Amino acid sequence: MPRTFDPKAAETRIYEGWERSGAFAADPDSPARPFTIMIPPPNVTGSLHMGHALDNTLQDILIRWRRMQGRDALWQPGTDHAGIATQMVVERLLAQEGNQDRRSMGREAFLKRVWEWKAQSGGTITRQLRRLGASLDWPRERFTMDEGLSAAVREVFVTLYKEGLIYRDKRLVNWDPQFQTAISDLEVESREVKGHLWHLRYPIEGEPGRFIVVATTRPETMLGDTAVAVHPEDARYRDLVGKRAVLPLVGRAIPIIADEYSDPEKGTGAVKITPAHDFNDFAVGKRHDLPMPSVLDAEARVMLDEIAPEMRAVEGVADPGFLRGLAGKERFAARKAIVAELERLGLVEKIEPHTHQVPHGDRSGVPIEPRLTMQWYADAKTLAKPAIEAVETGQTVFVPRQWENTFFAWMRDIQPWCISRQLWWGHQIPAWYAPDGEVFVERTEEEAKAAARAHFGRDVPLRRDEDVLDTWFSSALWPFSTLGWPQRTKELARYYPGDVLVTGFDIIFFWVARMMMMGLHFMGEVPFRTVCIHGLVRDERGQKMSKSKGNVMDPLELIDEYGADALRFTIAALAGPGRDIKLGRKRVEDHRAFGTKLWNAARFCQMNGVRPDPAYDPAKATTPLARWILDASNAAVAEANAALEAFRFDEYAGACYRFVWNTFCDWFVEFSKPVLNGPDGPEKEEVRGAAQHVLGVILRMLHPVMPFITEELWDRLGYGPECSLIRAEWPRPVEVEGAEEARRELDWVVKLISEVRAVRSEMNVPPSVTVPLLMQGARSESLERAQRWIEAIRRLGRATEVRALDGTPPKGVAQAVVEEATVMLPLADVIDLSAERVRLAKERAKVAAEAEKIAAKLGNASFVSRAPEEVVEENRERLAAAQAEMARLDAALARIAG
RNA sequence: GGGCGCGUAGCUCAGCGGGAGAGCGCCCCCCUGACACGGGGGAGGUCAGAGGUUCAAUCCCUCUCGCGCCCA
Repeated sequence: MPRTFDPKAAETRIYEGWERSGAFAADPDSPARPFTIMIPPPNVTGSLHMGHALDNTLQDILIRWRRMQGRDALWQPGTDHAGIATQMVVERLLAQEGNQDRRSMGREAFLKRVWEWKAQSGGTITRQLRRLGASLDWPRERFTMDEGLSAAVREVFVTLYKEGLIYRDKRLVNWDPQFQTAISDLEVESREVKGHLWHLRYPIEGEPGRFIVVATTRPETMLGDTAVAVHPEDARYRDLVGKRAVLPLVGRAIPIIADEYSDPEKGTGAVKITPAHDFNDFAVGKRHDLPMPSVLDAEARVMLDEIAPEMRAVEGVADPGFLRGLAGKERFAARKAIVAELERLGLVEKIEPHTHQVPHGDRSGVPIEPRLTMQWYADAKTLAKPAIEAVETGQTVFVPRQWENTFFAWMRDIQPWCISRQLWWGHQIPAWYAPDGEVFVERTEEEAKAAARAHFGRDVPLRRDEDVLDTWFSSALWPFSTLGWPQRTKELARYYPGDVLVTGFDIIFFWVARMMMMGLHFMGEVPFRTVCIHGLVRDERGQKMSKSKGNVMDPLELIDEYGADALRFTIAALAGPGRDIKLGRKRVEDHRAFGTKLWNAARFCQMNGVRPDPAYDPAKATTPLARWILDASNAAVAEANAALEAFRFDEYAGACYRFVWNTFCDWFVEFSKPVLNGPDGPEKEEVRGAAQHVLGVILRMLHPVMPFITEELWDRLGYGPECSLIRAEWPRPVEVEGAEEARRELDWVVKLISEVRAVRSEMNVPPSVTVPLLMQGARSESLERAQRWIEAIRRLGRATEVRALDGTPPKGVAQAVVEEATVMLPLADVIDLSAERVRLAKERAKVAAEAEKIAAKLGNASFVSRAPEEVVEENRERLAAAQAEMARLDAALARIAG
């Protein structure tokens, strides 16, 4: 075996071996209990980033662990069609190729082109997930635009429509002028923008020279103003309420109304109302029954159609000629022109710098334009109720628990969900319109025709709604649409509801909440029992990774450099509950060392004739060393199980790390050396037996987090056929006789060696100097132990022998206290006695401080009377031990007193 | 403004009512026949601050300060 594991040489071969053998496959016919995880489907346009690496590493750990425990594990793979993102990618491609754009090529040709793109480039992320080692059941891969999933979408849409839970409505939507589509509230992010507050004078009708001054951040929308609002209590404007103002530039008279929306503290206290271009104004408009003309088109350019009839010339206030010149002007250019014209007319009172929050499209990055359009909505309020209840009653539990608050906060205040998008790539809405506007929502065009015939008594030409559905609409069905719903497949019966959903907190609203709503509505049951929420991956300084900051780390590059196992182990080790992960290259490099450590421990075993032996029976172990390591491996597996059950990936990684490195390598391997190098016989056989057994446990225990290196070792060492570890049985505790006694013995040996090492090191004794260990005051049990472990003590403690000291100690000894005994190292020639005195005095001071603390506690009457008896007793014992140690240290000091 | 979370060794973090922990970094020693991606040893902390509850508080409660995130 080489000195280090070579991930490059092994990973692809092993992954392909697993995949080829069907090791990832769920088996719906198996008698085993299922365990289901639905992958959060990545965008088909996506490529693997650190967030994916985190999310999928955690899922893979869980799925591999449960699979080894014998569960029928399904990890459902797939991608979503990412409406806007994909359409954007393909449009950009068309532009690069110098092809005609989407509109001129037409819907059908464009969609054909998208599918071609998908066939060519859509598989990127699924290939990359393989590099990570993700054991997804690939033959079951689904895509939200697949025929089956599309049928599910149609079924859901039609059903909800007929139940009155989907409807059309004309209201303000978040309109993305770049993509020219509506988007949902969640796809809007507010960004701080430095702008201005313009104070504009609106002349009062019939009172020349009198104005009401409104303050606005968006002067260009004034063309659509239909009122000026003031607060009902605002004395400054009381006499103006009920009068009318002349809308500058347009010339239309608009009412001055009283509405509490107007904040007397803000701006001038008077606010212009543009119902078709602002959400708050829209509400005011509704309350006061105001007209709602739109003055910007789909591209956010000035549009005069809806105000044209009311444009009139007013001397010094409005000039229709100017307005006509604005038509078609982009919104920000229009703003400039309008402000300039108002200034020319002397209608700008002042301009203040003003910083405010402006909604932006999260994908396009341009300011959102609220726009009054007819869209499809889902009645989220109604759908949310059962979902809220399911979490309240614990049918679905969030880990960590506090995320439930986030979920509740959103769900209890949920708004109608705008589900239509003015895109081509996506599920086209199954709604057909008759010439008179009557709508027929059906699963197919034939059914729509039939419905229309039934309605009109004759055939009428139908036009299908051109819009598609929000991508999240189909993602919301993922937990059951991927299993074949609406067909009653055996997969559906078996794998729904899923066990765990693993995802980031940023996706609770977008996806978790919507899956809950749809799952409960259509399946009558929650889609998953546990939602495991993890944090974000940040750079090593805690900054969010972003292209513009240039601090993104590419998981594939890290895998190339350090191996997938190193990356995975790092992620797991750092994945504290719900906490963000600060990741740097160094972290990955450090954890690679752990893999190398394991590799070399295995190499040591192999070099020393340790071979897998299925016939080995741990219950028959007789030597303390074998019993001790078997017992410790039981404990390690128990820790791993407890950690994984609690989704504590960090603790799982920690348990593995400590057992492999600090127990198996640091001590077991070292203790085994004298035996393995010694004569053949039952003792050697037993050590070999225990070693092969425990190494087998280690490989299995570590496999979920480090699948490649463990599989490689499993195969090389002959624990099973190639690529069989993935399906090996998860370790179960073994019966170990005399474990308690073995633990006491080994703990003692470890302590003795550690003390001796510490003394030598602190006294700067060179390793070449070996001395006898003289035990003073040792019980015979200790002396016997020392003899049993003499080889290890010689080796690890640089000792020549261990013997009892009767009579007076030699001059010039270094001393250490190990329980009841004082260990003396005759080092007169080597050590500086005054340094040794300082060392011992320091040691004594430490123990004395400890003793003092405990004594104070025990001296407190109320402690003794009120604390639980076992706590008091424990403290008494600790005090006694500390005092005894102090006495021995005092004696040691006295012995070498100047 | 409302809500959530976080301030523990130089750094990253665990612990969350009864003895302050890990990894990395740092200092010293060592290429000892698994491993220098290694081995051995060591230094380093009024557990953000102030009150309170308790026999006992890093841990529970209140407030203050600092940092982050989400929602408006």
